[in-house]
Amino acid sequence: MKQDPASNPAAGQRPEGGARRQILDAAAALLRQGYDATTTREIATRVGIKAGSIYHHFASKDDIVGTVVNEGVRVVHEAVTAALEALGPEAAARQRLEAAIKAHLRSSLEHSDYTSASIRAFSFLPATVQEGCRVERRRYEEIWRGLVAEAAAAGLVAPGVSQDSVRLLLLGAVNWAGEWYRPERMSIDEIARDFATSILR
Amino acid sequence: MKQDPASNPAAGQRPEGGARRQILDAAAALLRQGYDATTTREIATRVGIKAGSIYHHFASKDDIVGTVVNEGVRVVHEAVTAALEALGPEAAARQRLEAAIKAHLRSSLEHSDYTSASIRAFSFLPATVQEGCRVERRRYEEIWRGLVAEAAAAGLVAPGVSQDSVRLLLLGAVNWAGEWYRPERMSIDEIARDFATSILR
DNA sequence: GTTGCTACCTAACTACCGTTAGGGAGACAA
DNA sequence: TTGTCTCCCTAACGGTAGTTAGGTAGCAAC
Repeated sequence: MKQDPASNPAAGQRPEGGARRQILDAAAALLRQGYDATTTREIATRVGIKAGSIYHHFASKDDIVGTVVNEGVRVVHEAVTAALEALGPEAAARQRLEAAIKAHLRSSLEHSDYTSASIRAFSFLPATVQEGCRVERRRYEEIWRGLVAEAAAAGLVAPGVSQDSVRLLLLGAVNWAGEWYRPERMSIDEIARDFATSILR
Repeated sequence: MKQDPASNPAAGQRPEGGARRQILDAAAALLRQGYDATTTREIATRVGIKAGSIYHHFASKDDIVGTVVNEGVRVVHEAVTAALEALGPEAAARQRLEAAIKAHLRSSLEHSDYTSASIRAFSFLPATVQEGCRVERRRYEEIWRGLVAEAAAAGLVAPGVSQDSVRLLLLGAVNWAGEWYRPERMSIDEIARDFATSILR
């Protein structure tokens, strides 16, 4: 039986765009509230199927979670890369860093449950899942290493401060933003501008 | 029966300093890995008692967790306050901010499982537990509000940048430090100096 | 019209969670 | 000796987790 929508009013209608995608979407939204809050039964409910049916699309919960987290990194990576390319190759280091901050914040705070889940939940994930996205995360980190190096070369970094410190200061601040950000208090553009201005001189 | 230590070799010996304190210590250590990783049974095992016995000392798991989180904030609050008082009242804003960063980092990364648990796990806690320590957290936040205001008054903050942005940038960076800090890579003193130098001019 | 595939459901399994009722051993007081 | 208090244990309760075996409806191919 293909399931009568009317018999499942709470869950809404059938999966329209791939059940696999719907499962990932639901998992990403749940994962923002933690790994254990992300139950297979709640994912299934939100998609409009039963818990057991998930295993037709994924091998395990950790398979889903790993996919979500990896996609979260990929999304923010692409957002930052696109923002930098939009600036053109002759943009100043100052503008490039601010654009990267803005793109990162937008991805994590506005656009993508995948990215915010990836940032918030990562360190509480099972070690096996963490291992599965170390590569992607390392790759993304390289962008920031490059941006800070550019800024340092342009003399925008305080003298005597290591580039590692600057990168970790900046990434820590933007990754923590999910803990306090409220759209009505300060816009993402303002935050990005203030953060960049504070760190560069 | 007062429990024969030899019959429980894995758990080690009896609670020496108050069972209540031992329960809180175990819970704090576990809470660093998340709220759901903090099971009453694992707490009991580490203390060397059985799960049911916990309820002789605490009303519920959330009672324990709430106590741990509150104590975590209290510990870092006292550490920062003590560091500032040790500097004396005539210290420059620059030194005061760096000392506060150092004390916060030491508390969270070296001294106190309570503080690191409080920082890492807070946003994944049940709402009722969160409510129970909003006051203490707000009180601690005030210290940083004051330090940033001092720095701004001394002209150490970049022009055009709101004090809120500076505080959130800084607190985000130090709170996120638990995610990457490895004692062999960079000392806490170095981190504190670099963070303060980066943000102040 | 049989076969086979996809997508889903039902109904369970084991494991573990927070919590509780009730009991027992030791210490101390009367 | 008796009673009471503290601290802990045993044994379970109900609930929920991830997962799985087996079944079924629809559909397309041959």
